[in-house]
Amino acid sequence: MDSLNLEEQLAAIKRGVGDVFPEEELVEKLKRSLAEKRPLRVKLGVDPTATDLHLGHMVPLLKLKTFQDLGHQAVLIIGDYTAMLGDPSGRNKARPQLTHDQVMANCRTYEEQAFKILDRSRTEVVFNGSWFSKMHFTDVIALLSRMTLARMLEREDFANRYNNELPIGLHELVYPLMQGYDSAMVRADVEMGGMDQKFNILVGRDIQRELGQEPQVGVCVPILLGTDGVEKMSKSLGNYIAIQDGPSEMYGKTMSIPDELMDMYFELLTEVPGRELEEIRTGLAKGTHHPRNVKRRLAREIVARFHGPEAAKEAEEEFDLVFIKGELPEDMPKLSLGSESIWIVELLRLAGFASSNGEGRRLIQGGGVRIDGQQVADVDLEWIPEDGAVIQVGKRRFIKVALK
RNA sequence: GGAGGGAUUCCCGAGUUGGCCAAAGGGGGCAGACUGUAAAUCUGCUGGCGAUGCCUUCGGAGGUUCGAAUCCUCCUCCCUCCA
Repeated sequence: MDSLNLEEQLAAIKRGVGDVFPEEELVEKLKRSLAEKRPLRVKLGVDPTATDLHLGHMVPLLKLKTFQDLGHQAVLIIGDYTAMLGDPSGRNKARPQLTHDQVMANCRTYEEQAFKILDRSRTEVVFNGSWFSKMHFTDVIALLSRMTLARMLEREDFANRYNNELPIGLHELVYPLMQGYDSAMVRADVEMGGMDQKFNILVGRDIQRELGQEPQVGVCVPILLGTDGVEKMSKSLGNYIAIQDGPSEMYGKTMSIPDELMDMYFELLTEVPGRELEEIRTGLAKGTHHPRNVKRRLAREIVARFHGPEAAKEAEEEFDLVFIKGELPEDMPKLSLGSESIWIVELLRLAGFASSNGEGRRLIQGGGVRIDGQQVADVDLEWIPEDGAVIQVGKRRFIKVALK
């Protein structure tokens, strides 16, 4: 794996990358690394602010994995202290502050999901609390004195907030310094991050320089857009594909992304070689590739990455069955009922398809409810449960009735 | 510390001469048609309740009134300007 030459390494690193700065320094570092047979220390800092990760979180991790596969040393920094502040990058308001306990509680699931991608045995994991918790206020002042307000206000997010008269918490100004300090503490050669991390990574270079270290090189990956194709992928917007989604769910969500997003997803989330991607692009442009089939390939690649090839194949078969052939899925959740009649709206609630009677009513009135393929028109329907009957809501929600 | 502005339903945002307000409009979401579970487009729905009515909602607590998102008092939070 470490036998790759400079050009091959560079190509692998730059695939799907948004920005490398400065690139000449990366080349220098790689050359030296090859000559001295000394792996580069590649840092990625993550703040365990959430418990369930999605594909957007995976993009930098996948790039870190690339470095790892090239024989470099992955350094994963768990930002137990930085998470308490919340990274202001790209934000139009301050993040909620978490307590250290909350952060530590998130850590376990975070790592678990991150190591679906990274090779745990070859990853150095460090908590930044291991140095921040020991700092004195005098140390903090020394750190703060390395930054000026003017520089902070060069940042678009802060500048916007400032100009729009939105609040900027002082603690938020500290964040980039902490992240930069992390780089110095682990003597990073390279720091990975999303495009929104550019400023923070540059601060890291400054701090390293001031502490007499060679500055790190920044490698920024693009921000993954969510399934709506407009906003960045995020849990709060609901446009995400979770790492913990099952194969069918993950496959289906991928199929539902806008076509324009396919290229980005292929590049950032799969290992399909660049040459092949080029062929897919021209095929789509010329109309020789059907977009749907290209997307199926994409969905397969993604599911295979997190659940294995076998699961990907099964997910595809089920998808084809349900949505292309219009048949019922093989595995449906079961709902056990007694044999006495039940009000249809009540049934929808029991099945979890509606959270209130009102919502159930609306689904029926909107024509979205079917029993064994028959549209339900009557809101007051009293239905006598039949064993094996299939209740369907919309195109993708099914449940099978089982009599007690 | 002083002066002023504001808090509305998932979000943004109307509504403040008290009733016609479960509250305009937009966004988002859900469902239907069309399709490739894509996009675009069109249509309907979008507080709760087995429900021609009842209940809860317009930052919080009280009050005025037959009746308050709208008026009064106090409180909380946020923003701006001056220091």
